[in-house]
Amino acid sequence: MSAKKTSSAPARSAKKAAAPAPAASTDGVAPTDIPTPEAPAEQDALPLFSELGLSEPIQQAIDEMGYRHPTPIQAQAIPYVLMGRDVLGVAQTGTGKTASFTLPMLEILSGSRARARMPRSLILEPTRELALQVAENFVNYGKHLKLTHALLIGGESMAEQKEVLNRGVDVLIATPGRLIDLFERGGLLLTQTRLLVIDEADRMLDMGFIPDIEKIVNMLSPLRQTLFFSATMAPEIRRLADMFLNNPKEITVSRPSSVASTIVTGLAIVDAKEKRRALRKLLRAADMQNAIVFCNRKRDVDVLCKSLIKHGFSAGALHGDLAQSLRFSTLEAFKTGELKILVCSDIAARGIDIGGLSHVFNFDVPFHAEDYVHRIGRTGRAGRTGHAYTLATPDEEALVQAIEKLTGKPIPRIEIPGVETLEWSDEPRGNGRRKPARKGSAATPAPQQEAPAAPAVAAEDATPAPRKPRRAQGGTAGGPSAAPSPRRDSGLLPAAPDQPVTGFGSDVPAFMQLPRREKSVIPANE
DNA sequence: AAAAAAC
Repeated sequence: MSAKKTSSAPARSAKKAAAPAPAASTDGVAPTDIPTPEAPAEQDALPLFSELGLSEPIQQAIDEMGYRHPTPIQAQAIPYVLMGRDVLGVAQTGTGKTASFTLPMLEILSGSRARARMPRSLILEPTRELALQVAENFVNYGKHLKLTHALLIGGESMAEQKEVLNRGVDVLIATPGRLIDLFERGGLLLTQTRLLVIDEADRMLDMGFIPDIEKIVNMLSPLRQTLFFSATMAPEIRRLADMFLNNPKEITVSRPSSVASTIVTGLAIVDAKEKRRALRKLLRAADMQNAIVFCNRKRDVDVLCKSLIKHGFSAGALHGDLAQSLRFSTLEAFKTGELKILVCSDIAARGIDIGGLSHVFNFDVPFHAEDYVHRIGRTGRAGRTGHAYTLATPDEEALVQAIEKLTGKPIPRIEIPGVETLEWSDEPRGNGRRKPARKGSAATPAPQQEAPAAPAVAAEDATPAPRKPRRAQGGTAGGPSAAPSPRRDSGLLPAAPDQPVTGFGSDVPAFMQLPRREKSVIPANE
């Protein structure tokens, strides 16, 4: 293609030897957007990156990262982007979406240089973490090019960002709030921005960003190329696409609200007060590399994270109330494996791409069924088996039903050894009583999927804990009732030595025997 | 109901 220096061997600055080793996701840096470097047998049939029309420096970076075959969205989108067409991509993260725009953007931009305060391209992301992830993508694939990029996000010094902009950037990666702020202060000109990416449009919509996006789009020249990505194509999204795009090439690579078949799921109904203990059992039982634990509330993220740390787990918290520097450093520590468990709000439910994530736990049933799909979609990537287990309380039947309706399949019920399994309460909500709990919940006795009832141990009929009257918690035990203040950590169950998880001794579920690196995730504490 | 995003 165009004339670029075929950098002989520029700083392989990456911390890891940039060897051709295909170690895709152990890398942690999450360019895992591009799955499966080497497909064993049938790879002849697959397209190659080298056929996509990317020039040498970019191809070299791809090679060095060990990727040979583009994913479907990459194979389909890249040629059109290079042609200058608008693209409407319906794809979720994990399908290789990010690289499907970063790679051709690098190609297009590599022809010329940036001018002061006039970014040549703009990428809009709904969260700061996603913005960072895209920036990493540019670092990885652009390492043999001399292009510059800047991250324009809230929570960090504006002075610094301004300075970078003043020097001129090729790629500006931004969250809407800060971008508009800076624009209104006159620190930014978008008149020369001819390439616009609107990523995660459905999420932008959910988050109420659309007016901001419209405002931003109006700052740009109509003579621009626009790439628009969304995980779903609801009518509202379609309307937006019609508004922003010009004769787009439409590419769809995944159906919305589908649960990847590589994810083994399970759900346990337990008392609210037992959740932390139940989670610990699951964390210890599972032979996992790393896990994300989702909570519905920021406050609960903090409480749970502290609790886990207190119990000897390697855990960190992530939600929007934490300082930006902490957010990034926690995420980085998790990606590098320094932290094994990331406890977070829905900030990380979508888009965040962490290579080789083995487990997702829903400490709370998400309020919206689609969020369930997004959350558990963090695992089971790139053809690898992932595990997603959910803890529900007896009054959450409706939420679970909504999920099962959306995904079209029931979540197999599991039991957790040593933790009492309850049933759905008849009462709509929070109203005391429940059906007399029976063991071996009739709810969904026979897992209809291939043995997903992994951590369940049917034999565990000896569930010790005598049934306590649920909801008796009102006064004591730090009941969730009042307590708006961060609940004291001592609300934890006394560190009564959890009984060793039984049931894995003689009957180890098949998925746990899959080859994984043998480091044990969790300090076998206590 | 909750979460995210600007100062």
